[in-house]
Amino acid sequence: MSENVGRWLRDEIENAILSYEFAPGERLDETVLANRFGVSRTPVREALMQLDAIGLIEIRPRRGAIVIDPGPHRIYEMFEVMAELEGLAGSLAARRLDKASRDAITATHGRCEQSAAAGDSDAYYYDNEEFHKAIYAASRSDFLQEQCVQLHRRLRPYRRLQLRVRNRLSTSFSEHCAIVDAIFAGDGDEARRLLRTHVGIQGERFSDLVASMAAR
Amino acid sequence: MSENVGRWLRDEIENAILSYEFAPGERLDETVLANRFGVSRTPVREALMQLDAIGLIEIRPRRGAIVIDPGPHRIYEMFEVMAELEGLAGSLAARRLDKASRDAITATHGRCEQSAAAGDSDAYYYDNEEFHKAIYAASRSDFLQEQCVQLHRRLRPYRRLQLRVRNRLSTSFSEHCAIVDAIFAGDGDEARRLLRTHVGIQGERFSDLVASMAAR
DNA sequence: GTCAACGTTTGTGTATACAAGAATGGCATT
DNA sequence: AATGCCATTCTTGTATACACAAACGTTGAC
Repeated sequence: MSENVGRWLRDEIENAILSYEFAPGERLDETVLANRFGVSRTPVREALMQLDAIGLIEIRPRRGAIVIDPGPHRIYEMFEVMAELEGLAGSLAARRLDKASRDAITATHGRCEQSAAAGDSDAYYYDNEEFHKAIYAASRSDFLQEQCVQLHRRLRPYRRLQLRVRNRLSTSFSEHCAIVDAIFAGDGDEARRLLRTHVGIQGERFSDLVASMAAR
Repeated sequence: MSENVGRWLRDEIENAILSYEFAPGERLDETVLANRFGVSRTPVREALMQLDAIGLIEIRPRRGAIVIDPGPHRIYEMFEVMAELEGLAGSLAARRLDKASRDAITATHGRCEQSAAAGDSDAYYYDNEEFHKAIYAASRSDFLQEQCVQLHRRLRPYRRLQLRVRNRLSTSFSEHCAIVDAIFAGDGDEARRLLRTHVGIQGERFSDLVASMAAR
């Protein structure tokens, strides 16, 4: 319970939303949440305010908070921006690579290889996230890194669905290999291009994604 | 006073921070703010929470809120990301341009021309912002547009300083012309490249910017 | 004289109470 | 029977009060 109740609640509710425990469109009642978590309404409101600022929920004056339903089109737009930011991170990483970052990328890349070989989709999902985060960090741009992590977090549930698609695991890993090669070779433009398409594939295969979502 | 006091306060304090009324590093006392705006502490706290989520201030548990000092390096990083996002917006605008967006770009571009010709730096500053926003809107990506507007807002004070630099006005406008040409020609790659450098110039001329900031 | 410890003060964190607005349901009227 | 208006109730928005933690100052001891 991270220091103060408000932030803890924010994370708690955020996770609940991202894991669809609170469905899009659902109304979040402050009193109900307060009872559920055993706190008063004040920290609940603070948490909701922050989630509103992040864009996960919408607070309509005097009418309560509802979980935002991004909708397929908006999700596509978010992937589009994510691809661009990751591309930038890759290009910077290639130019600025130092030993620590290189080691971090190698390590996470290795873990991805193992998960992919084992066909363990859940493990790969986690390792993949670490791999991408290693690239963000390697960009040596704190601000870019923060933006990437935040957007990555919001897109997390959709990425997860995406990985369930057949053959995506091995395809994803081979794309990782090419990305690592480009970054280690110091080829910023190539790293940018590869990462953009790697992330963008989520968009190209968008019909699969929509189908997976509808299936739930 | 937009509907509820919390949001009004958020905007109010945000403006105060962006206009340096509250200096970076300054501690924001909840009680003082509450008295100043004639409200209780509760909405003040809500406003501070939101500003923390946006990244303008930092709330350290039990130690209050301080205005974040981005520092030259971080500002540079923000311009770097801004350049990337604007580039994407330009490239999408070129591909997806419709009549309404085209008209909006033409209109704002025209106003920039007048301000630049008149040498009116303050007017150009405003018209320039509208011009860029017209491009964001033309991208037809709501999410990208929101991200751009938000980041633009945070960089606003630095852009303003930038425009004071000699000759920047006419240089900026001629770059605008090339950008408009590329977008209207449907050349997404060229629009992206031009916008990236247009915004990035703020970074290249970074020493000027730092000097201007130090001068305050 | 200096350092440490304890107490006071100031300010954040949480809870609760109160007020105002919106939604819903019932009753009356057409 | 249907529609419109009014009242009640529920929920949000704001204020205030209380509790706890941290920082600073003062005092005492070494």
